[in-house]
Amino acid sequence: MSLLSDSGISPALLQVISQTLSKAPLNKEQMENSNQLPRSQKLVSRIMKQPISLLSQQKMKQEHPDRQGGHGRSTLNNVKSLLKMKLGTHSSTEDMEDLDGSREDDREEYVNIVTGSAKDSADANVVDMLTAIATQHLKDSARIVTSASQSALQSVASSSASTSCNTSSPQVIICYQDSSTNPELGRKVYVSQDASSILEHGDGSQILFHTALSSDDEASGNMTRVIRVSTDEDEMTDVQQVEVQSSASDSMSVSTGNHLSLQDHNEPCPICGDVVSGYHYGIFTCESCKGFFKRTVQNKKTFVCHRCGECEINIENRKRCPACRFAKCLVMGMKLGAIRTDRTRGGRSSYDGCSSHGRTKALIAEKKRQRPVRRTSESSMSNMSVLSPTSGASYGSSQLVAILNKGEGTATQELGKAFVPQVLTDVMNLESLMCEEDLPPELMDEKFSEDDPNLFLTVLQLTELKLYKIVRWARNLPQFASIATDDQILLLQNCWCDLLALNSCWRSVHRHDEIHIYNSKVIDEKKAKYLGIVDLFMKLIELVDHLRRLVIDQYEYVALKVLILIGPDVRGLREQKKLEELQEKICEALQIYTSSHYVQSPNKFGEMLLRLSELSRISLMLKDHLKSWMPSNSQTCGLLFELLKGENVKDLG
DNA sequence: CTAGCCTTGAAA
DNA sequence: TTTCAAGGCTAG
Repeated sequence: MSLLSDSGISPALLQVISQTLSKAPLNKEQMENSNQLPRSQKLVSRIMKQPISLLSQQKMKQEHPDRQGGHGRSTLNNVKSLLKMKLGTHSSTEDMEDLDGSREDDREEYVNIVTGSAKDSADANVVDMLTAIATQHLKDSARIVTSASQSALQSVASSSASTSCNTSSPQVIICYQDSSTNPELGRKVYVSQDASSILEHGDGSQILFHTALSSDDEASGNMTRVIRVSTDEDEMTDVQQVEVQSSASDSMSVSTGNHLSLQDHNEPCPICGDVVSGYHYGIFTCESCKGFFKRTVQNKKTFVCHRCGECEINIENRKRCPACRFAKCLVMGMKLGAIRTDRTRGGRSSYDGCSSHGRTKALIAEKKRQRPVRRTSESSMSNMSVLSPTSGASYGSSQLVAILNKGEGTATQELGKAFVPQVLTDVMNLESLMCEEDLPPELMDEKFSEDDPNLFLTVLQLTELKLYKIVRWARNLPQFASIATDDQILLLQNCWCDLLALNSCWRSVHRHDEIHIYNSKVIDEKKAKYLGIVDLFMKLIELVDHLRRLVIDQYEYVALKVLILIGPDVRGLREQKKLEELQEKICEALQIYTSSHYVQSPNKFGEMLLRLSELSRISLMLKDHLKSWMPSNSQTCGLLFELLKGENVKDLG
């Protein structure tokens, strides 16, 4: 954390963040070109390569062909505000204007995503999720209103009416593929926007999730979620009326059972009704829909329906509206993840649910479940064209959430289920090395006393003790142990203070205005004053607040620790490349984990990493304070002394 | 851009 | 060796 970019975040970490988020590695030529740019611009241009910005750029061009640049204008000097926007942290109007002065003119292009008041945790989860998704993926064009009152909703509704008078208010379709089952596939996000009146139909946005949660989840291979947002507050709160339906796989299990051969599969293509040619991208489809899906995904196409997304798709008119055809492909269960990013040919698909093996597994799982389809009111199904022709099921239009393809349980139970990558499990297993139950007897007496003249010394001793544990923890980390000893020393010298600070903050999350030092020993503002570290104390409290708000859990915490430890920015490292790869790996695991909590959503990942920049500043302050205390007792605090002096730490065990 | 046919190659 | 689900090619 010693080498910080203008934004306060280490350049390598910034790169990893943007790479992990966009998952569009630069090719050789791009690399060479980008090496000629100054570092900060390189980062900006790379961050700007994210699919969403490209999409909004394209949209801008379409709608304002005379306007140059738009979001692509990357002569930004404020990397941080850009990153904030990209990562979905709170974007203020100033941030927006930093990026694009013409923002004001574009206001009428905003998409209104109106989420309702959250009366209980189930509502809150869905509202959080919608907000997070929308913030993450539609921030360029979305205005998110989380409203608790009918009047606020009304005002949004009326403003949307005034801003979109001749075109109807927008419908949003987000197709979102998570990379958790197959990290190599990376992450793809497809967004298309379409006009459909919130006010006229009572339904606003339709957010379509296509995702795989976890590899050990039987049904994970085939999850499509349709989330509908209504402006009607009464309907908004009706979250418990979750409609759970299956799509293609469900209807298939009924009609074909376990006989999976093509001959036995006489059903027409679920998308257009043509003759099925085989199992493509997760479901049985015809050759044309297979090709259409492939082209659409590979070429990253976005379509707009000019008929409010209500087009019926059949063999005759399937060419007419690609937007609705693609939406139907997804709703019927075609998997974005089955499209190979590397375009390799041949072989069986490794994507779970696409191989015949996976199919059988999925069908057996589906059969086992034998769950009834819960239906809600069928009174209004007019504006949902993507119905399953085989299941005969319908989506009630007045519900907040309709979830497809999943088994028992409420939406939020499923949404809260996280997938823990193995890397994180391994790191978590080392946490026992950080236990604080082993205080030496002389330090055992419960709390710091108010006016202990030895407070400095005690804090120093405890800090040193904790440092030994941090070093031991690091040495036992497989990722850390695999690098050269010289590098290990350099890394530890670079980040020991950050790790100390993060540890204290993390352990203070459940405290109020107290900073954890060791075991039951904490520092409050009064003691901080006594120690002369009020500024540091306040900064720590601030960071604790952020951690608390983000609801950082233990897996996220350990991942952050490892990211801090193996930062490749330190000067003089031998195996910098290797460290970059390691950091990327952890970043990816962390993102998979955070985004597998739908509720927390991907923007949590971004903000967590942003907080590391705060941490690095706190760490510098902490280092200074420790330094000023050291001379009083440098004998006792050997390891601390060595680290502060920057000498090679011999004892790494 | 569509859709039918062809080629490929890992898994069964 | 066979199968089959990927990607590729190309006439329309």
